[in-house]
Amino acid sequence: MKKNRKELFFEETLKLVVQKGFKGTTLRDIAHKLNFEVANVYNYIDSKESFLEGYLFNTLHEFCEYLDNIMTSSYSPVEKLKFVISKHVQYTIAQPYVVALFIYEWRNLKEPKLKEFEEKRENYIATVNDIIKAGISQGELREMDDKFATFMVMSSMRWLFSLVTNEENNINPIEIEKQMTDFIFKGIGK
Amino acid sequence: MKKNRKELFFEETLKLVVQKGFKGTTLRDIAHKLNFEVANVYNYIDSKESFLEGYLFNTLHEFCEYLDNIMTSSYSPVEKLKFVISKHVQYTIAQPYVVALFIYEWRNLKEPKLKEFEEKRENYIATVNDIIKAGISQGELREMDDKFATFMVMSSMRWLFSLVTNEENNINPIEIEKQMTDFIFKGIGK
DNA sequence: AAAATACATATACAATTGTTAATATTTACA
DNA sequence: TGTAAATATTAACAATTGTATATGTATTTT
Repeated sequence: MKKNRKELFFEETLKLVVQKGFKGTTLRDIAHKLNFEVANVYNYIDSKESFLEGYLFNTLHEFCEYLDNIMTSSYSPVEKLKFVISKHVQYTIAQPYVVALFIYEWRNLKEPKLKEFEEKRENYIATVNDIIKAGISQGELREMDDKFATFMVMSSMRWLFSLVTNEENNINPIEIEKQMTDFIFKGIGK
Repeated sequence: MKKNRKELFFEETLKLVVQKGFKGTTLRDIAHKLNFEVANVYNYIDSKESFLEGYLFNTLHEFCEYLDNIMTSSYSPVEKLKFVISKHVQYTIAQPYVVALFIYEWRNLKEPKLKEFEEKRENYIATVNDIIKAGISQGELREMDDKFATFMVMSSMRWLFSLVTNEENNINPIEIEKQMTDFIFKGIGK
């Protein structure tokens, strides 16, 4: 499969932006990395902002759609939660730089896109909260504050990208998913 | 206790930088928020960079010193880990915006400060890893990959600041610490 | 009251930023 | 081969950036 210039542009730019931050990456940085002149950047993107929007909303939509499918299934709360965790882990391992962008750079969106992003993400978390609340009330999860539990579950999964971007080691997605699930459900205690 | 202009400057600037990002906050933004002209900013700080350095290294040093004291104590691994968690929770609740700066903006440090920061932080994590490794080998913690366990424990604690900055509710530090400890040691399962 | 400190302003500058316009060259395909 | 599409260049722009200088006015301390 030949990798054309456009794919290369997006890959390299994504890495650069993750490394130096959105505001910290200039179009000239990007041009330099790809060995061409500044103006050429506009053969690939309409604006710096649109580059960010593209990745952020694609990712968000993919997660939301997947969660929708989980919610309209007949699985139990714990089973649903395991699907959510699986999705996060698998997506993060497949696209760690996109996730890094998602975590670190969403604040650079401009209105009204910023608000749209925040609302959709808030909606996603609220739905995960619904799963956890159901899990507690049905006795599948231990008694605890459901909002805090949701917050902790999301927090746990958020940083996984840095394990993938930093680690030279081979990553086994199946094993990472197992470890992640074990941690969230059983913790590290005995 | 009267709050002088300098304290006010640092408080407001910190909030602004956390909200808009370090690169996204201009000196003119800061001046505008404090109702004075740009040049006046230099009555409080030597440079934009030094503002960041100050907070970041103060925080890092405080955590490192505390961890040193834990390490030279005779507590068991699990007890040590509980002190680490307690420190993170208490500091985060007391200074959520400083923690947010710590998490989000360290990349804006310039060399050689950037490298110094990364090394010290890496060192901190390595020491926490030592605690967890000891905990596992002494049978206080369940059998698992110690590096991944460390990664997960740190990840869990990292985002707590956003709970404090976003929540209008009253935060009970004692209760949050209990919930955090329970999550890390027992997870959310039954 | 005088002196020192804290807090403010106006003005300027060189560098860097994202973006645009006009145009040239290479590559792929009918 | 010829034509369209992809990829490149050079040059310029208006705006914004962090920072510097020189100076003025309150406020506090002596």
